[in-house]
Amino acid sequence: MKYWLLKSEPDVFSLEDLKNCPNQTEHWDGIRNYQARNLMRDEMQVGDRVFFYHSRQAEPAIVGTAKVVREAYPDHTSWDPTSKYFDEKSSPENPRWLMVDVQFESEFSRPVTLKELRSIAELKEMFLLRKGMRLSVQPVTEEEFQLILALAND
DNA sequence: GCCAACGTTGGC
DNA sequence: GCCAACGTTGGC
Repeated sequence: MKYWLLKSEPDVFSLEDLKNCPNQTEHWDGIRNYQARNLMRDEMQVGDRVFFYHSRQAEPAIVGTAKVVREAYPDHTSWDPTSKYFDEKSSPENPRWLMVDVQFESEFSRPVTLKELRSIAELKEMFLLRKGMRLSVQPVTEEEFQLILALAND
């Protein structure tokens, strides 16, 4: 099993929104970065666990967990001209972008903020904390995942 | 809202 | 195939 961190702007799509989806499941559309796409395509598997991260808010934070419930498949918003994620080079015959389905798993009793993560020596190497790291789909090690889960459940 | 850091595009 | 210009991300 692998572990991941998915970023989302809560104004656009929050953990609460995921929780309120039918079956508490939604497709993770709109990924338009090759590295992120390749991680979804090549590495993500059903059953993998995911941190749900809220970016671009006053206190960016991990707010809960989800799990992967469907492996990568074509992102239909990429050939929808009305979508803000439209890409004219993508089509149903030749899809350029992919998405996975994720299902709500848990909401932390408190958000674990970026600031707090930075203060923890064991997380120094965490992808999220590296300078200039903007990937919206990131691998997380099992150690990091368990450590942060424990923090959240204090 | 600013802007540094990064990824992509396209002219050459 | 280089790299300047441009667009986007995301912390602050």
